[in-house]
Amino acid sequence: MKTCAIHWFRKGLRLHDNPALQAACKVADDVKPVFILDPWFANNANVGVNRWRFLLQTLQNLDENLKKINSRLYIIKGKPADVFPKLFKNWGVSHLTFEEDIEPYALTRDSEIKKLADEHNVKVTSCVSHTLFDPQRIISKNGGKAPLTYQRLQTVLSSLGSPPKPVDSPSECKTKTESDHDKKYGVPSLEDLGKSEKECGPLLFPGGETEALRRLESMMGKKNWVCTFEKPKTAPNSLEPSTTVLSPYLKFGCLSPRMFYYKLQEVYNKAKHTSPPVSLLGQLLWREFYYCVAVDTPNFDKMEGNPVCKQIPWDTNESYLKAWKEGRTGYPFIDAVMTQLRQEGWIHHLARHSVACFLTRGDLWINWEEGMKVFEEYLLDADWSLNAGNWMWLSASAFFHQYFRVYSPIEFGKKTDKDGDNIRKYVPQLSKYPTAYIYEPWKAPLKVQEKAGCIVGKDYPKPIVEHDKIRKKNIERMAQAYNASKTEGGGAKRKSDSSSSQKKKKAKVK
DNA sequence: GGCAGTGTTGACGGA
DNA sequence: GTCCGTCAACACTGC
Repeated sequence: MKTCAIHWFRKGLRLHDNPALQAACKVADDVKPVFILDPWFANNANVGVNRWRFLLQTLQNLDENLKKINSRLYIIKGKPADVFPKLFKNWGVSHLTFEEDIEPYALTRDSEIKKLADEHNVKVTSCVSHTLFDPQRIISKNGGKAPLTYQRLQTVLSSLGSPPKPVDSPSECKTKTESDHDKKYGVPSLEDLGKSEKECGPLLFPGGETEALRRLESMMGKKNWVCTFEKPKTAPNSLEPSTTVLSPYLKFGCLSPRMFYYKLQEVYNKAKHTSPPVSLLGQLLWREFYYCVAVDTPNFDKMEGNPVCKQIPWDTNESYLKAWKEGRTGYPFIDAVMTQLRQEGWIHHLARHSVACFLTRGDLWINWEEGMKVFEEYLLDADWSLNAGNWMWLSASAFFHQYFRVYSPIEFGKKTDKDGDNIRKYVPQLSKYPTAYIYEPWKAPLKVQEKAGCIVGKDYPKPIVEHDKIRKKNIERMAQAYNASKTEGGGAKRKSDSSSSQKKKKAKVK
């Protein structure tokens, strides 16, 4: 009897290390690789045009790679809950496979689909392949709760041994296609989704598994660079990226984290190398860290009702938020980073630190959730767990608590870009400014401003806040918020850690 | 159980 | 130019 299996692509947009796809290929003699595209999503999701382009390129590449193993990708328009019952019936489906996804909306969606599959006598197989380990396994090994520090995660991981080895790409994936496949199931263009190529920035990081593997090989080829890599020492504002830029590929699953892990081990095995948390492996473990906390924490992407998140009385200030988002704060370093983000969809990790600190506890005192939403829209690598987790880190709302360490929007960038070349590129109004004033154009004498062809207050904004003053004020506000969370018992605080810390702080309050 | 030490990536002012 | 103390946190580990 012939069997038909659907492999449902969501993330995990690759053939290599895709255990769920492999399972489908093994069990069925007609495998339908499906990606469901909800047209509603194109207009309503918080996804910028650069990330749409990345996704469509990735799907195009996936289809091409599937062709090489006698298969095709089926793009189906609709909502999963509407689409699947029809597919189950029309194709006579007996098996459904997919990669597990821990994001809350995905968990809800998947449990609904599992129920539908059950009703249609379709057997469901799901596999963990988006992270090195199954986050639930780490959590149970840690006594049923997620590790809340990196160190703790490392301790738990050391008891788990190496992550599973990546599985091979299927050598064949038999799919019975129809002659009008392209018309019915082809990958849409940006224009089909109501977007335009013209809105996109320069194509610096094309989507797709093929490009992901090429990029991985090229990075791993720089053996000395890999072995000496220390994240804090890489430059946030170099004109060429100082890190791997593999994050967009990991986000969509064009690249398997386990593939990355084992390629890294091959390089490490032959030489002395740096270690987590600063090494390249360390970066992969940070990803694992945030996935674990995210899956174990209710309301992880919100301040309220989030047990790991400090409750801080942020201000609402639409005009500050808009100025930050659009790169009009009057601080050239901040504005350059935000412009690069909007135009290109990728900025260095430390650049993210700088602008996140500026928006929240450093200068503008705006809730980290607002910044998270802006990153979610523009970043090619926008990843729910990592995005929320890093915003809490930077705003000293969770994981990191030394709120008196405030990034300077003037001094920080100078360390790695003395001449302000990055500013000259992304804030071209300032390109003719003398180096002495490039980070603080408002300090330039009027004559210098005129000569550079850019008057501050007219052609480029004055600083929206005075950093030196606001920084001190905000540190005080943070101290107050921290104090309040102690005396109130932290509101949504975890039960387990309230007893010991409670006593100490009572003594300290007065 | 209590206490001391420690942790991915700051800035500033004075010696 | 470099080094060092200040600003004054929390969660977890190890003794």
